[in-house]
Amino acid sequence: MPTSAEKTPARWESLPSWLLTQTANHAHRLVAEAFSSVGARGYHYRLLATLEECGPASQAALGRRSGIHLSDMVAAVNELADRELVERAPDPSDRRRNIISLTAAGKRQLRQLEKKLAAGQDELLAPLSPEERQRFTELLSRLLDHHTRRTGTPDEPWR
Amino acid sequence: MPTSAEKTPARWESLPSWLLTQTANHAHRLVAEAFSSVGARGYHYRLLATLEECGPASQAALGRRSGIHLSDMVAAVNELADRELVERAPDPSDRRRNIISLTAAGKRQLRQLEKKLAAGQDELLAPLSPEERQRFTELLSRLLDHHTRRTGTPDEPWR
DNA sequence: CACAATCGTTAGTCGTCCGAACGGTTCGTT
DNA sequence: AACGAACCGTTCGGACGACTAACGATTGTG
Repeated sequence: MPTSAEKTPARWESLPSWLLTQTANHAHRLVAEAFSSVGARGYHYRLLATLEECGPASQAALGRRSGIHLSDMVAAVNELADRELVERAPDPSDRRRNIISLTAAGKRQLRQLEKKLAAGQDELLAPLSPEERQRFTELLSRLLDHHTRRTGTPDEPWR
Repeated sequence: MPTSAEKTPARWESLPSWLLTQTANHAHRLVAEAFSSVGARGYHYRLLATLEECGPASQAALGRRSGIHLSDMVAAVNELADRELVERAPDPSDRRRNIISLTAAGKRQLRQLEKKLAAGQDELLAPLSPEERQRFTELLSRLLDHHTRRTGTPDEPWR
C-alpha cells in the first residue's frame, strides 16, 4: 500500500457542521493567540467592549449583554480587576450589585485587543476576495440570527 | 433615551470570527444533542466512520486519520469497546499496537449516527436556500483548506 | 548493540458553555 | 408592614474538544 493509504478524504469532511466547527477552531485559535500575546482571552475582550459600549453596569447586566454566563463572570471580572483594567464598586442604590466600570488602562487594553482582532479577521479570511467575504459574513449572520432567535434569547421582556 | 438601553448591537457581533464561532456553537450543540440521544459524542462518530472507511487499524493510525489526539483515543476507544461497538485486539506482528475493528453493532450505531447527523445538517442550514447552502459550504471549504494546510498538517513526510 | 522512533497509556491544562445551589437583597402584593 | 417571588453575586462542578508532558514497552536502524 505504498500509495493507497495516504489519502484520507473522510466522508464527514464535507458536512457543513464539520466545516463550521473546524473552521471555527482555526478562527478561535487565531484570535486566542492574538489575545494571549497581551495576556487576555475572549471573555476579557467581550467584557471590555461591552463596558465601553454600554457604560458601567452590574455583573448580571454585563453578562446578559455580552452573552457570558453569570457563573463565569466572577472569574473574568476578577482577572480584569486584578490587572486594574476594570473597577468593581458596590452599587449604593442596590446593595446586591457590583458596578463594573472601565479604567483608562482598560480602554488602552481594549484598543490593543481590537487591533489584534482586526489582524485576526484578515488572517482568517485571507483566501477570500472582498465580495466573497461579504457574502460569507452575510450567510453566517443569517444562520446565527436564525438559531439565536430560536434558542438563545430569553432576555426579551416580551411585553 | 428612555429606550436606548434596550438595544445591544455589540460591535463585535459582525466580526467574522464571532459569527463563525457562535454559529459553530449552535452547530455543535445541534449535533451533540442528536448524538447524545443515542449515547454518543463527536469522537465516537469520527472513530466509527473512519473505521468503516479505512478498515481495522491501530489507535495511532486511527487518530491521525480522524484528527483525534492520541491522548484522547484511549478514552474514546474504551467507551466504544465497552459498548461493544468496536473491538480491540493486539497486533501479532507488532506488539506495541492494538488493532481496532468495527463490530456489527458498531456499524448499526454508525448508521444511526449518520441519520442523526443528516437531520442536524438540515436544521443547521434551515434558513438557507439550496444555492446558498452550496455557496456557504464552498466558502467554508476554501477557508478550512487554507488554514489546515498552513498549520494542521504535520503528517506530511515532506520527504 | 545502542539509540531513535513509535505505540499505548495516564494524568494533567485550557477555553467556552452550562447547571445547581446558596446567602443576601430588593420588590410587588397583599 | 410583612411575605414571598424574583434577582444578584458567588462557588462548585461537569461536558466537550483540543492539547502537552511524561513514561514503559516495543520496534527498527545506524
